[in-house]
Amino acid sequence: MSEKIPTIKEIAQKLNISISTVSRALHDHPSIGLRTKMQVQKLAAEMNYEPNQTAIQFKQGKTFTIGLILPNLMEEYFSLAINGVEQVALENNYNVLIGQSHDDLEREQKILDTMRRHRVDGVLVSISKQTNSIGHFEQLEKYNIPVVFFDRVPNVPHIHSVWCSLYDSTIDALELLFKKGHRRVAYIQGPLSLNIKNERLEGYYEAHKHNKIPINESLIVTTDLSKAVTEKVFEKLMLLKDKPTAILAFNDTVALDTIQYAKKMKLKINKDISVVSYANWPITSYLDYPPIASVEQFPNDQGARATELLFKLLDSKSPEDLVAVGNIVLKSKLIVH
Amino acid sequence: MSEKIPTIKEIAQKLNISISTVSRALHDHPSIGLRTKMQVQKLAAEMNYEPNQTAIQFKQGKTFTIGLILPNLMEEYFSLAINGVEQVALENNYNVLIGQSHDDLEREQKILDTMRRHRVDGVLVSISKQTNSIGHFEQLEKYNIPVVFFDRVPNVPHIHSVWCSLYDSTIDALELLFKKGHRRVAYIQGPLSLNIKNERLEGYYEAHKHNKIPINESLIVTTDLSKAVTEKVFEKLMLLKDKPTAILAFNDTVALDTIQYAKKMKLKINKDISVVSYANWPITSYLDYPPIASVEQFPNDQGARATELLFKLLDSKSPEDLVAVGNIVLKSKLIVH
DNA sequence: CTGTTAGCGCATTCAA
DNA sequence: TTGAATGCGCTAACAG
Repeated sequence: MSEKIPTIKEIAQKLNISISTVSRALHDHPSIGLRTKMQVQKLAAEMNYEPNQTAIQFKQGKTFTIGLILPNLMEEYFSLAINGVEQVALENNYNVLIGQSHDDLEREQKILDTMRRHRVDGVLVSISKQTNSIGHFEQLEKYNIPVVFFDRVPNVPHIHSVWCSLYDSTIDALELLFKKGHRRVAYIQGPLSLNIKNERLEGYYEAHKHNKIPINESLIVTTDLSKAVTEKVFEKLMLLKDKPTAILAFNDTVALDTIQYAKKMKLKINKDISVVSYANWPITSYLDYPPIASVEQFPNDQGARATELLFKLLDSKSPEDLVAVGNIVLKSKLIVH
Repeated sequence: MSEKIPTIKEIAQKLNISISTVSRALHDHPSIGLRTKMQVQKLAAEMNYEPNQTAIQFKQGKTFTIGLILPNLMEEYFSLAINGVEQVALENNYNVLIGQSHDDLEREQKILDTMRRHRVDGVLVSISKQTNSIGHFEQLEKYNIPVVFFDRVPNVPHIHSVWCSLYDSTIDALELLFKKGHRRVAYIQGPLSLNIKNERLEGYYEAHKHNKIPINESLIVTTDLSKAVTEKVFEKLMLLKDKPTAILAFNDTVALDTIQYAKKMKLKINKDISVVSYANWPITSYLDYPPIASVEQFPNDQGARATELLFKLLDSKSPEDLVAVGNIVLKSKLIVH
């Protein structure tokens, strides 16, 4: 049933030539006679010859595979990012090994181990919520495996990264709310990982300052992104004497949980409370009351750019020019629904 | 900066023993003296020795990698399936290579080619909408690469498959609607791929028959799952003289598009029109008017079972016992919201 | 233009 | 209990 897989050796034997000639002919090496080349290529096609990748990987010390580590695939956001990565990888004839950290540091490390053992040529990663040190990634560089961080980027020097700036869009979002008359805008922020730049908060402050609206620190609360905690902090917000009329939500997960809970509390969305958010998930278009605006972070682009950067790193032999291409910052955009 | 990666050869040299002894010691081979074994393992640990997977892959003719081909990752349904696959793969120390067909046959074939060249040990696949022949998969078996179909399974003999039966749940869904008084239930079916069993339709017929409710063929319409077509066929349904009071939607995508459009047409959901569906996406819990019920197909389980089946195939040397384990059918469950 | 040879890291067979 | 030798399939340096 299962046929024997042909090798260049057999091609060589059938043609009574040497295996190196076959190898070169198949690679269109200039120093091979046209006649021989044709012969070899014809026979190879007939025999359904296909080079044994594992042999090539072994010989070249390259696997033509990149590892992609994401917090999870359930969030539409990361699924979109994968598309960008896959696209660029495919163009370069690379495969993509995917692993989900599920926002668990230990798991992130384990995935990284598997990938290292698999000798992936490079790694793309959007770090987990728990990741508070990047030692495990730095170790990879020792093995000559470059790492590019994207989207969720640790806030440390000397790394390669691609991320999307949120500062301007955050200001846009708040301006939008202020223009609609809101004066008390709460910010439900995500987990305070020391490793990620906090542009949302910076934008939040700046917008208030610029519009001369005083900051009320009790309007800034924190969730771990779980539904339960989001509901709890939202409830606390609404019990304030000066309760907010609008919410800036860390992302669409938080926004959806907030809106759902607000409805349960019989609040009128867009009347008692308005919500703006980050991520701009396509799925929110199906909601009756989606966030009135959401910051688009172009995950597809981020994935693609990050992958391109990784390939640049793989191509360049000299470590010097690597520093130059290090960091790419994309612009986000406020989408009003 | 980048350290040299140690090999068994170097361990052997430092210890003045042969590489085969080292190899055996690292594998806990019984014929190695305890003393030697300890020495070797100690030094290996100190040197941070790690076997070169690419060499092992080459030597063993195995890559310890399985390929997973899905229509797309955007559907929560498939993301969930991945979790099951990843879980089982990790337990077996296998890696997962993921590819999205984007419901495009050509792309499905291309991905398969890449995976074959990469010499994956086995393939898991949920076929694309367009896939009307499985020649490209059968070809894989020639290379001794087993294929397990799951969820979207072609309706042909002699394959290995894991899928979720929808017949009973479809009947449950219709019984639910009938019990609520509906007598004209439309069925918006998906693309009529000849390759997938049509249990939804069979259940639709049977439920009507059992309840002695006549079938009106004009209530059975077809969408290609695109929003535009779904809207078109729904509109046509609602223009019927005997228009339906309920919809059985092919899946949650169709259900959401239908509900959204119905609202645009000023129809009252759950009054003018009720919807039941398949897939039971978690995200629908955020909707104000989700389908009143949805058939849960346990994608996570399906992925896990399919992967287990694949490993069984990989383990078994004799082709005979492969036939026995061939097909697994799971039960679906109607979840009422 | 083509052939010979070595070697990538490892598991394994054969010999001691 | 250990060592020597072989080969997996391919590329590339070297030799003609």
